[in-house]
Amino acid sequence: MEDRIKEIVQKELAKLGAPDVSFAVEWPADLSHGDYAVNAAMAASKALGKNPREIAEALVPAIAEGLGEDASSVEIAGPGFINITLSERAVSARLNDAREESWGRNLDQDAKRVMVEYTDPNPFKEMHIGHLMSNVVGESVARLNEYSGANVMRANFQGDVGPHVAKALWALHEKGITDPESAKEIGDAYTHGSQAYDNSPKAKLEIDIINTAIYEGENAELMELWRKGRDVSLSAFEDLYRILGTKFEYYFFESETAAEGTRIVREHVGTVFTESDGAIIYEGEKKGLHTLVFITSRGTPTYEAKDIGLAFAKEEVWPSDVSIILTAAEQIGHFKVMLAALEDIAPALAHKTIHVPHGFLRLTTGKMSSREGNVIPAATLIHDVVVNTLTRNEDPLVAGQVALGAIKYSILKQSAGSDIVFDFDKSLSLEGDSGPYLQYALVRARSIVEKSELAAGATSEVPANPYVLQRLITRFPEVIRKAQTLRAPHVVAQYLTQLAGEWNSFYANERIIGEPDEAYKLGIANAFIRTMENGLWVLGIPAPERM
RNA sequence: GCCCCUGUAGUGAAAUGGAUAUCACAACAGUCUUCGGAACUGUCGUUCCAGGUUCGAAUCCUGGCGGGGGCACCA
Repeated sequence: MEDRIKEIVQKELAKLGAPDVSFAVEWPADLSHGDYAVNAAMAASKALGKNPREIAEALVPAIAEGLGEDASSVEIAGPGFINITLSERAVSARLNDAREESWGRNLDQDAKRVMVEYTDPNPFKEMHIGHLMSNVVGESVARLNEYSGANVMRANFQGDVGPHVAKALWALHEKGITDPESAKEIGDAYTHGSQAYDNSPKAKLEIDIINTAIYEGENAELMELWRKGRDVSLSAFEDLYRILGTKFEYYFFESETAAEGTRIVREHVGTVFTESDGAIIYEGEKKGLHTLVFITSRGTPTYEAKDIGLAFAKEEVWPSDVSIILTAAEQIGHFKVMLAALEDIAPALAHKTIHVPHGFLRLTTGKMSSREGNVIPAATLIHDVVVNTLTRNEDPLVAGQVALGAIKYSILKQSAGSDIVFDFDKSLSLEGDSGPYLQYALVRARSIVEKSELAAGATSEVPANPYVLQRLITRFPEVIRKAQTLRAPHVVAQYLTQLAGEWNSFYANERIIGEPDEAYKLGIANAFIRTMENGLWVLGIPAPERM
């Protein structure tokens, strides 16, 4: 439809003597302005030396004629917009597609191989709500890619070696714990070790030694504790992934990429990297960036070297066309330098890697830091919200779905780049602009459809003009496309909220069952259900049967 | 000091350079002979400051003020 309008206007502008003017066919924010708006008259005003409304008047008849019965009105508005409203016939025709399960999907990235890395929690620390943010955004970005036909693999990169591990192990050893039992016990040990590292020179020395020893892996007793602690952490993570609805195909560990990363970096000393004070560094200044250490003077690889190793490891297990990495925005600088270095080593690898930063969840009480021990563990948050939703749902399964919907929506409703200030009491509303609002609208619509006793294939009265709800539903495929290209799940979340609101109004104002137009309205309800189901799937929000 | 991000009703957010800047929460006032009230309808209230570009600026440019992040051996 957009292309059709564009073609007609283009042709008409050429006749008027302005063939090169670029203009847009856009959606008016307000549906009362119509389904499409064309700004060609304003855009051509200068070239033609006429005022916009005059040009618009010349364009309107051609558009009206070209669209024929598909348009119910073509009008000039405001400074010179041409507003086009579709007819019932055109809207219903487009809504037919919503009967298909594939409604909203496209093939923009057909068969492309896309690896998405996200969540990235670190064993020996508890998974906190920051990782939750990465997981929720990452899962949705993965699904958006799947919705455009891509072949998607989910990857998770976890830091099972490094100073944080040494700190945790040091503290466990200090407390005489040889068989850690829970992720919390280990997380607490990390916090304790971390504080000791900052406050006690003796502890610092011991932890540094442990850190190096872990990389070497020759101290049997130490490695035994390392293995046990790692297993406990990882299995706690798996419990959370199950709850969150994420399934990773590939797990990468720093203990695996460290050696390869170190080897690659050392191989390129003198060409890409340089030595300085015993450390191996990349001088980012040559590309307008800053210098970072890749291998420390003690010989241990930093995060940057491990990430170089990771890029190669990914390529080895599953060569991709695009490699997306989601992390908190604070890592933007590190990725720039790491990718600059990688570009010097393996340009193709660097060029297909896209770093997608997301903001972090901040507490009203200040920045969260597991070093300080003032974090909210992901498990605690989920638990607390479930307790809250249980007051309204007897069925624990439903309570879980609603709780997850509330949490995920609160993260996905805003653009992923900026921080979310997390107020424990306010952020997880179950009403209004919230996950449960979407779920509830869906549940009610399903309930109506179930209740209807109309025979399949029944027909009924057709209104002269389509409902706003129908017109909104037809936008779904374009909304998905926009979200895909921007890698922005919030576009979908915002749309679904508008859609649910429109459904709720429809539901409140229009009786459905037993009316002469029952079949027609049930068609709308079904289109709404399909759209909401598919939209929620893209967000990774569960769709309860009842609530 | 240098680099990056950011500033929108009381609060949290949205807005490919477009129309009267949306949405939710809060506050206030309403709706029900309920196809499920986690709902619906209405009222109130917003673009940090100063210039500039443009037919048109929350959006782009310059300067200022405020907030956040990063800047060699953490991840």
